[in-house]
Amino acid sequence: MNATDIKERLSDKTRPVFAIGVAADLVGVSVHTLRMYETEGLIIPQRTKSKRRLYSQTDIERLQCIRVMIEDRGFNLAGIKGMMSMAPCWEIKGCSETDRASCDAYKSSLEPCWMVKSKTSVCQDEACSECPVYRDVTTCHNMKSYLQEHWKNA
Amino acid sequence: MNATDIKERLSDKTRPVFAIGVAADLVGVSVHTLRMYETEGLIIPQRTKSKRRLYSQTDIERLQCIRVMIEDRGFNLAGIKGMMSMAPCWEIKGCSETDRASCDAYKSSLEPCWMVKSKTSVCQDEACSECPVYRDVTTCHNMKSYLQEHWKNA
DNA sequence: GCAAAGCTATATTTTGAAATATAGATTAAT
DNA sequence: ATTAATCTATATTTCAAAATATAGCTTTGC
Repeated sequence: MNATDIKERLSDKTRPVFAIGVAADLVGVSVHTLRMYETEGLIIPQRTKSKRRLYSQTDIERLQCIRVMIEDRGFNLAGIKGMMSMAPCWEIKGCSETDRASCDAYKSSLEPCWMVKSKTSVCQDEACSECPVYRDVTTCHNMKSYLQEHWKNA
Repeated sequence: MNATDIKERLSDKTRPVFAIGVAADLVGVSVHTLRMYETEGLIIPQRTKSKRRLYSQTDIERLQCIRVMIEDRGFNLAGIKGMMSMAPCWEIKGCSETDRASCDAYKSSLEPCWMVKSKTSVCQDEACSECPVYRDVTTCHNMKSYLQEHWKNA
C-alpha cells in the first residue's frame, strides 16, 4: 500500500472504523441507543468477522442527524423512519414497471426500502448500506430539499 | 335557493358543519385532543362569528388520517407536522424567485407553510385553510405518493 | 331562563416510547 | 492471563408527550 492508498483510506468517510463505544461517545448517546436505532432500521453499521459493529464517519453524521430530529424537532423514531422512507427508491434505482410490480418497497413504502424483506431483483443481491437510497438520506432533517433536487433532475 | 343549490351545499365536503363535540365523536377522540391538534398546526377548522370551531367532512378525513399516523404508524405530533411540511408550497403556488427569497416557508420549511408567520405576498391575503398546499395533505399518510404525483406533473 | 356545549388557560395524570440496567457469553486488547 | 469491550436478550425505569381534568366565562338551543 502506497502513500496515496493510505491517504485514501483515511479520507474515505465511508470506511467503518469506529467501535460502538467510540461511536456512542462521538454522538453523545449510549451504546444501547445505537443498537436500538439499528433495530428500528435507522442505521446499518458494518460488522466485523465476529459480528461486532463498526461505524464510519458518514454513519456518525447520520446518527447526529437523527439526534437533531429527536432533540431539536421533537420527532420520535417512527417519525424519522417515516421521513427516511420518503425517498422514491424505484426512481433512484431506475426500476422497471415489472420490478415495481413485484417489489414491496414500491407497493407499501411505509418503511424504508432497506427494511423491506422481499425485494425486487434490482436490489436483492446488493448490500443496502452501499445503496444510494440509504446513503442519501444521511441528512434526514433535509429530506424536503433532497426530494426537490431529486425530482428536479429526474 | 333552489334544489340544485341545496344538493351542492349538502355534498360540498369542505363545508364546515360539525361542532367540535360532533367532530370529536366522529373521529373518536376528545374535544381537547382536537384543540391540541389545532394548536400544533395539524388542522385549521373554520370558526363561527363567535369563534366556535366548525369542522367539514374533509376536516374529519384529515383527522382520521392523523389518527392512522399515530395509532398504526406510531408517529408523534411532531412527526406528522414534519410529514405535512414536505409539500413544496412554492412549487404548488408558483412562487417567483423574489417571492421565495422573502418567504420563511421557502427558507426554513421545518414546519408547514400555514404555520409560518411571515409569508410572501403570494399567500399573505389568503386563508390557509383554503389553500391547496394545506388541503392536499389531507392524506398525510400518503405524502410519498402525493409528492411523486406532484413532481411528475411539474 | 337555563341547561348544555363551547371558549381559553392552566394544572394534573397517564402511559408508552426511549433509555437504562442486568445477565451470561464471546471477543479484543494489553 | 486478565481486564475491558462487545454481543444478544430481557427486564426495569424514566420522563415527557399526550390525554384528562378543572375553573371561570360565553354562546347556543330548547
